[in-house]
Amino acid sequence: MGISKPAAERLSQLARLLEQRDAATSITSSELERITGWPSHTIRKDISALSGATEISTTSGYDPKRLAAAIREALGFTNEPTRCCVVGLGRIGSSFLDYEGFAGTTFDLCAGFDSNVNRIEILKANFPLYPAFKMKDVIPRLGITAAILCVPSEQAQQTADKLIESGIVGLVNFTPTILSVPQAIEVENVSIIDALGSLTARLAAKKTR
Amino acid sequence: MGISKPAAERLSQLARLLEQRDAATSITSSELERITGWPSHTIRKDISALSGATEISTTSGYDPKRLAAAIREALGFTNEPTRCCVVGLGRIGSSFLDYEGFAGTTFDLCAGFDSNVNRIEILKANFPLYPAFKMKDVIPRLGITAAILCVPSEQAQQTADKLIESGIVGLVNFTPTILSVPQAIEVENVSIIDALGSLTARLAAKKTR
DNA sequence: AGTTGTGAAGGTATTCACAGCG
DNA sequence: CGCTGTGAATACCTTCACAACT
Repeated sequence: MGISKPAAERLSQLARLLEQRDAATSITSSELERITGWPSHTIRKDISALSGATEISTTSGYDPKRLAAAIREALGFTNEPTRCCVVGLGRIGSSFLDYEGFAGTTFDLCAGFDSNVNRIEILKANFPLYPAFKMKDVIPRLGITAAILCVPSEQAQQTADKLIESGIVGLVNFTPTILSVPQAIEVENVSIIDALGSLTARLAAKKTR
Repeated sequence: MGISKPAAERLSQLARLLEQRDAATSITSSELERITGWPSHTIRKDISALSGATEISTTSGYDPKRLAAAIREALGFTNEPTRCCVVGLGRIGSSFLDYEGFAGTTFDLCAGFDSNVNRIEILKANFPLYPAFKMKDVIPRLGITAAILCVPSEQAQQTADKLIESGIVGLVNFTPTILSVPQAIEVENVSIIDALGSLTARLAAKKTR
């Protein structure tokens, strides 16, 4: 039995939360409810779906470390790391160059691209930066399968097309452009406007309740 | 009857997409299916839930402009604009200072905060930037209700607490920290790791299908 | 023809309620 | 007892199939 999409999202956040905690003291589902706002039975149900894990719960709650590990495994985070690149090194794109959040994940940010050669020379990173025209070379050679798209809105679609030609199968889209891609490709849109939108929608819904 | 959360997310993206199109030529639900990947009947069902709008469809599809307007209205985007601030003006935070994407939305980014006074003086924006200790003053005075949180991870929770004390009811959280907030407050997490996570989860699910 | 719009059916996710365990 | 774990019930969302309209 698989894990449902909403459950996977909750579990992923849960794992992050657990790793931020003191590993020694166990935590109950009701405490997690207080912290996350999700009902405790939903949390327990989500966790019960990971049923391969041993020793994650005691009589007084869950062991944060073991639970986090079990979640990571169930979500496939222990497999071969996914190699990623960031495309477009403007303000948003370049902010990933020194982002520490990738540590301990199975995502390996290992290349950056920008059409402006100047930028590439100025910026520093722990991995190589390339001019945009080298995408078709570099992406297959490094086995990169996912891209973080941070180019200006006008170039979003054409850049996505090139990335897909180069072998990218997953796109995290930071531009406001809605991308049109083949069936086999997956896109995850990250938009501040959408985030604010669903935020205010939920706040509005809360009022009428 | 209200609009479901998943439907609201689709509609919000749909509105963005429609506004990027030629306003003169109408578009059918099947074309939208090709572009977005969502089944045409889901799109039609979503649209039918907005049933207050007039003249949004003809015999050969929808009028992009009218449909976008109807969606915006149904999602509550025509009401009083929501005033927002950005907190933490590092790489990510400062990238919002000149972000054009707010134009035409009901979100009004009207203040920035940072604990580093130097940064405030160096950075330029179309709205005022304040030192962090002025939050309690400025936020109520400008009627700001939502905040975009871009501070370093270690300061996320304490900054969120201060924002809530100052009257913020909605938080878009760009830090990897899971925030603990009162019932009345809404948080929307925006995390590159979560985005990559659900992306790869979907790609993995696709393979086994 | 080709399109939207929608009641009804089907499938998923959440909630409940309680069994089972330490 | 308080906690987790889970079958059963409920609520929700999506899909289907077809009516209605141009």
